[in-house]
Amino acid sequence: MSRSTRRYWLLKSEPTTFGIDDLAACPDQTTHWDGVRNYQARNFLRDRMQGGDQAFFYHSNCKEPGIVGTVEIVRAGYPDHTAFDPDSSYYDPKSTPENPRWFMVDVRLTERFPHTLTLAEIKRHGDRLEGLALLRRGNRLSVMPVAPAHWRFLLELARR
DNA sequence: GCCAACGTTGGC
DNA sequence: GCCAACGTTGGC
Repeated sequence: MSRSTRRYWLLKSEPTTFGIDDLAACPDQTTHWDGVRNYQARNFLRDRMQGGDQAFFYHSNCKEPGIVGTVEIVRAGYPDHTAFDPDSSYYDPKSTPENPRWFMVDVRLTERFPHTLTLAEIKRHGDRLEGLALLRRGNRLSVMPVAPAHWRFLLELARR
C-alpha cells in the first residue's frame, strides 16, 4: 500500500544544545526529539507526524542559522519522558505517565548538507517560498510543517 | 548584548 | 475572560 500522506517538516535545535554533529554521533544516528514545550509544536508531534515523514534539521540561535541536513521520522509521537524526570531541565510536574502533556518522536539522520543552507539565503528565495512558516514574522515554532513544493525547492538549494 | 515578537501566567 | 507583567525565542 502506498503512503499518500507523507509529510515534510522542519525541526529546530540549538547546536550548542544538540546539533547535527550530535545526531551523527548517536547510535544508528537515531535519537529522541525531546524537550518540545510549546503546544502548537506538541500537537504536530503528537497528532500529525508519522513514521516515514521527513524533516529538515535546522540550527537556530547560532552564528549561522539555517538548514544543515535532513532526518526521517522513525517513530511517531509518544510521551516525552524527560517531562517526568525531576532532574531534567525539561521536567514538567503537570505531565504524568497517566496523562502526558508533552510528546516526542524518534528521528534518524538521513543527509548532511555540504554547506548550511542559511536563513539569509532562504530569505533571498522568499518569492518561491510563500507561506513557509519559517519566514513568517516573529516565528518561534520549533516544529513546523513544510509544503512538499517547498521541501523540494529547499532540498535543491541545499544540495547545489 | 539588544530587542522585537510571542507564549504563558495570574490577578482581578 | 481580560490583559499587564513576565519569561523565552532567536535573528541580528
